[in-house]
Amino acid sequence: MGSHYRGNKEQKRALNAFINLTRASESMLARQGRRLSDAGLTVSQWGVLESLYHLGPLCQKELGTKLLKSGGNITMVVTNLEKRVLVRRRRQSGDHRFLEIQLTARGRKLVEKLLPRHVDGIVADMHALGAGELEELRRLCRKLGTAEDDTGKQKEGE
Amino acid sequence: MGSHYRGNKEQKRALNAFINLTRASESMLARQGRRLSDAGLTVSQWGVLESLYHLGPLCQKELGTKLLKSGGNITMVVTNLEKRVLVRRRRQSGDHRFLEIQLTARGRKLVEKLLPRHVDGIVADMHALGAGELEELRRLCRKLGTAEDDTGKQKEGE
DNA sequence: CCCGGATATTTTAACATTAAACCATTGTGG
DNA sequence: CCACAATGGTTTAATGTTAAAATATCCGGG
Repeated sequence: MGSHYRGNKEQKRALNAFINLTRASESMLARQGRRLSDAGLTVSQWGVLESLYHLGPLCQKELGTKLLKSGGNITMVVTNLEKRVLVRRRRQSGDHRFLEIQLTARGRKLVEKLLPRHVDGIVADMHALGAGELEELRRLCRKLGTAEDDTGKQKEGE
Repeated sequence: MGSHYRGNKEQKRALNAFINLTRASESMLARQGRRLSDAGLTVSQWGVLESLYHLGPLCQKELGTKLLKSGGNITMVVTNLEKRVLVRRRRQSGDHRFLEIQLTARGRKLVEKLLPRHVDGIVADMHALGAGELEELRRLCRKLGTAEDDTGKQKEGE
């Protein structure tokens, strides 16, 4: 009857690490969202604004790559930002397929206002870990992320 | 003095750790989603099914607490599972406010079919890390997760 | 020049997600 | 008993999210 799947030790280690990784990340993300909602922004919207602020104008394809989101999703988020006049879409003069997304003055102003408190919030959230632990966490997560990353699905059978 | 967020070493450490934590987690989640989609399930649906399988029938409130999701969300996910006859809603005889959500025979069968490959997938994804690294990752993530709210909801395996 | 393939964006359908308003039931204090 | 808060669930409005189909543009032969 309830013969549950019983793993060996290696499996348990992987599962426990996975569960705690997921929970930590979701917990962080939720806190970030709570802070941003005070400014009427979503996490996705902030991601776009911050990318444009740090990297300059980008096309939607580039934003999608940067934020690991689908094209259709970027269309949606940018549209919502455009409604609030925080970004602007401009057809590129050269290749007419691209749209250049750029911050408006208002968008730039908002980023500059929010960025310090955004950073402070993250620092506070990570405060439970010391300097060495932060670097170790980063190292481990990088190893995971770069293992065979990509949204592209290549060979599964290895 | 104003924007000191730019050059501070401690801030950079926290931000980098945060970014890599987020990316690793999202990358894992995406892979999990890709595997589940072969079975026509979403990650959320799988979360509900797995909880019910391991813990027995639960009310929606409990599912929400377990999965860190809002009540309205659970209503939606359970409704979609109910459409496919993988779970069943039953009014509790005692307190008529509660709905008891339970796996159907079909739901149980599906979980038992998918669980081994689900576990194997996660083990494979975490394979870039060795045993000691997995335990270190878990320790660091736990420290983060239990930093503040969260109301200690950890379960541990087995 | 015309065709077909590649690339960027949009649209659509389906599901996820939350907060807030709302409904139903239960339990309590007066 | 009755008003009313507390609790569980649903609904609604808004946003995200993806995959897949549809559009639009560019580019490289023939």
